[in-house]
Amino acid sequence: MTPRKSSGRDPAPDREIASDRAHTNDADLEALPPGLAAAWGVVDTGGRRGPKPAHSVEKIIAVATELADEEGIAAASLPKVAGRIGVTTNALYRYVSSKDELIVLLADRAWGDPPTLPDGDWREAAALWSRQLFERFLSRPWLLDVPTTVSLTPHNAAWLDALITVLGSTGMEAQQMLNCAYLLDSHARYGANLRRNTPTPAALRRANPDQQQAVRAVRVFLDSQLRSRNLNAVADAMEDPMFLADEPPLDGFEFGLARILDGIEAYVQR
Amino acid sequence: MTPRKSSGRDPAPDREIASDRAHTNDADLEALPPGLAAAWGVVDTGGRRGPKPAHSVEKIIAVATELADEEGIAAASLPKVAGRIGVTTNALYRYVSSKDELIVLLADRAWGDPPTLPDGDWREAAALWSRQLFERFLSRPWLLDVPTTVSLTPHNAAWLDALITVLGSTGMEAQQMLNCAYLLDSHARYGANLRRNTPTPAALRRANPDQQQAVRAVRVFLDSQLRSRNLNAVADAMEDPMFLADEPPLDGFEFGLARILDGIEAYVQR
DNA sequence: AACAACTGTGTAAGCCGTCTACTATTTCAC
DNA sequence: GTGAAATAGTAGACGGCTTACACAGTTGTT
Repeated sequence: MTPRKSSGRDPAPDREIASDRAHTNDADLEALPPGLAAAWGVVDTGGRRGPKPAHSVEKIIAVATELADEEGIAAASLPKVAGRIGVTTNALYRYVSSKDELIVLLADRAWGDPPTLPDGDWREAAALWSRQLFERFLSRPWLLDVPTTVSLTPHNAAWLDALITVLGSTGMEAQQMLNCAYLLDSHARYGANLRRNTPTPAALRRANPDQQQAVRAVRVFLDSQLRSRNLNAVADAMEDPMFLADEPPLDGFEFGLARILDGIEAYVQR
Repeated sequence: MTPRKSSGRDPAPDREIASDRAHTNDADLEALPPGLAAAWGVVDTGGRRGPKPAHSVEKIIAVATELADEEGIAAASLPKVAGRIGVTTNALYRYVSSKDELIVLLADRAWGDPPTLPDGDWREAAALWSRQLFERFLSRPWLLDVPTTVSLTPHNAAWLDALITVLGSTGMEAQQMLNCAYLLDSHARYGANLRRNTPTPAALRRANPDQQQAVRAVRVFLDSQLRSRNLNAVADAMEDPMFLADEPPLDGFEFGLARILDGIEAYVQR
């Protein structure tokens, strides 16, 4: 939506003009990790001269999301995005300052809005929050492949805010609430990753034959290797008949979530 | 240590010769994700004709580890590794079949051997296990950047086996023990990632001035952005004086670990 | 001992990715 | 209208992964 910095042609001495902003001083803005300022919508709109942009950052992000949904995060490359939009690769640099920034924006958009949580029971609310996050990671698996170096982006922060607001009723201190949030976030993320790598038999049946064959091959291979190295505890655990059931009676995610919530509850009650 | 497949020159009709192996049949081996077979040491050594290899897979992994330790996972590129060893890039393909395989081997080596766990108290042992893993992630931060697509590699599996063996005394079923292991693994991984992104003030003081400035800039920026969007719960939590203390009295990792272990303990005792 | 088969390495090149000049063109401000 | 500023295109540098080919060195066999 907003064009970026001034063209590379001029010596760019106009930074001072925009520096009388209310936000923070520009020196600090430059030190921010790539994409953070853009994600929060803090970019200099610049003078409105020249031709109108034919496209927008939103459009670019939408196209990149399409590509990521279809073929994974690696498909959201600048040439592919540009090609689908119908411009040359470097034209994207008028809207986005780097690939890293695009990825940050992409990830923030994928988080979407947090669910509205019920007021009364913090435990119920926290469970809902984590489950919804889990589902989101399942529906956008490529989100798990985005390196989590940049800490907080708007949607991200909105999720966190929703949970912490609810956790306020527990009487925990701020630091503890944040730690609990990280616990639940981490668990949702990891559970989704696990599900992606080792799908349930039911999910496998919906997959293509090649994938089915691949998963079976890995299972057989690992079993033989584990046993030949006397790692029998793992091998036995993975041969557990429950794993071979269509839908495991107790999903890994739900099991862990219950443990975490139990642990938090015990802590809250001293 | 072992050269790979036969040269690209010949039509390579000698696959059948090696197929009378005890492991698994070759058709399955081909379907494995890249690097899995190599990580477990299952590769065809091929006929021992031709010149002796001047180097080894171990050497390549060692050099790649050096580079990753120095400048992150991105520095462990084939040209850089080859350059440090003193060969051309493509010579590495005699030892490793792809970049992905190298990464898998690299990650497996970085896990190293699991700690020896005390026998008596499963809770003590599990805590030790998770803390050791946490420390390992801290000392090799680039390990967090390795995509966790391939499930189990030898060192990886050895860690898992050590924990599950100890958890056997809880009387849990196999599936539950695996879920607990994933819980503890996930927590160590996420905690290390968090520590890397938001270092403690004490750690910050040991960093270079640029890094200090960057962290401060992010903090100021985020606070203003969060408040201007009424995400006050998060903003308040991050302004908690405990965060500004040199060493937080209760580290995020230790807090979460205690909750998880409490939750497991409650489950074990029905 | 000599040949053939096989293997490791170098050279060269293809493809894809990010990113930076530079140019032409369009649009707005004065 | 004239000039300044912004957009998009052209061209290209640079680095990454990967393959094809030629050459040289080593081993097994005759």
